[in-house]
Amino acid sequence: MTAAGTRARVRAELTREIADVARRHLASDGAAALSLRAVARELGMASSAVYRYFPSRDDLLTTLIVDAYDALGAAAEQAESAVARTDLRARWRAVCSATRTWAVAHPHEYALIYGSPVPGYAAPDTTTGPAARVGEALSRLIADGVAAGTVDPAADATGADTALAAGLAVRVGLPADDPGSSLAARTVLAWTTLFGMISFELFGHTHNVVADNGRYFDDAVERLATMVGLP
Amino acid sequence: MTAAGTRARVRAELTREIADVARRHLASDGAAALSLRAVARELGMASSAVYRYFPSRDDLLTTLIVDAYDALGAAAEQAESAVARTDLRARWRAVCSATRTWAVAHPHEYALIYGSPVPGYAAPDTTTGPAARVGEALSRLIADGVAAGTVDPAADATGADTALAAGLAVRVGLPADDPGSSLAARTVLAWTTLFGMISFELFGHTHNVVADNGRYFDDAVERLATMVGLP
DNA sequence: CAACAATAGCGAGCAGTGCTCTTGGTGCCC
DNA sequence: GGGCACCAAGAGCACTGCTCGCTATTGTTG
Repeated sequence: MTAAGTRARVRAELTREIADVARRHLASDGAAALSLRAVARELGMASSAVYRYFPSRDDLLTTLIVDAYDALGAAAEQAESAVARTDLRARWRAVCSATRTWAVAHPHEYALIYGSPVPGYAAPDTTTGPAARVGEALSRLIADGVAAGTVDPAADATGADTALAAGLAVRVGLPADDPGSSLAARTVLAWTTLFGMISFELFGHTHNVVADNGRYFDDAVERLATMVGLP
Repeated sequence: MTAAGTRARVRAELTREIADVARRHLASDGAAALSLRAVARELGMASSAVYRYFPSRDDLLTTLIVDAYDALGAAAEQAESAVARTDLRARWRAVCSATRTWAVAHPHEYALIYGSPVPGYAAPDTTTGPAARVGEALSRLIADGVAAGTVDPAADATGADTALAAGLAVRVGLPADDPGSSLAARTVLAWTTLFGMISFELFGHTHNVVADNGRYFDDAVERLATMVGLP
């Protein structure tokens, strides 16, 4: 007997293969056009056989969603790790730019995770972790700034942090003791704006509004960095 | 003969009726679940008969898209007109809040216009006008501030406006003569953030992040107002 | 090593979709 | 009133997700 069971191994292999083909279809045609039968056809198997591996089309999509979140998170983290850890603004830029670059390169995967959610679809817990990676990268870098004393956690004290989820600040390493703080809220807002810009660009809302999306984006990223208090 | 032809009148009537039923289906089940056949069934007609009024499902959706943009725009404009014209910040708040309120009340319609676009779908020109209404309301109010001398068009001169579409500033009434200006770019950014926040809220991305979406939103709206230079 | 049972794959089939085409009727305009 | 444009209907095509019963393989265990 091969360790962990031979059967389980080939099963995992085929599961991965199905997901790979599905991801290719998603990338070229979009989530709405992703057909289980088409995937099965390409793999040379009956459509009913696929259901041994994914109970439903939604389950297949969930896998692709998790993969997309992970790919995006990895791209952002890798870009960030390539710049000096002490240069906060450079890290900020790296994360933001890498996010946009990944999104532009994978528009359908991006739309899958940041576009309209599927009607009857509730994101399972497996997606929440990967989904948080970019936001956490952003928070971490600001937390580093606070620790180093270059980011003032008491600036712009509107008390907006109290509107955030309990324990969020602690979870991402931001100071949570000052009830007047707005640092976490400003971070969340910057994170929101980051994806808002990318969504608007990819979904066509900047048509006839922004001519040079890259330059507009870079300018905004600097502005956001300033808003969260980066030196 | 009744003016404009009796036939044309009942045709227009039935066209509107189909759209109404479709809008109800959209509102309750989402765009993905909108079925031409189901609409036809509810109207007691054969599915093929609907094609006399809408050449395809996409055309029906386009109508709903235009209607949604118009409904949102009307809601924003009406809210704005209810406050004093000279109180720019109040007008800003009114437009932003009304936009969010409408979106929360019509999540599926909102998702239709600000979610992931349909794969093979290109927005026809008829949508661009209605789509611009909220953005134009925002710009108009800032332009009023510039005209009144309460908004400084030369603040934060990063020159970001040059990345925008040619003629945009003129189109929305913002000053366009200063090449160093970033006023239009900041306005576009605020507009982007507004919809980014609403999308994140409606699409579930603020789960475990923001506890009180309304308060968080209101705080952000003030911050955006300040960013665009409103007194 | 052989019998067993778990499992993979298949094909037919159901209910639904968008869309087309033909066929027959009905209301409108000259 | 006659002719004609328009309109509704129904059948049908190609596709979808998903289920079910069957067969055959194949890893595992007595």
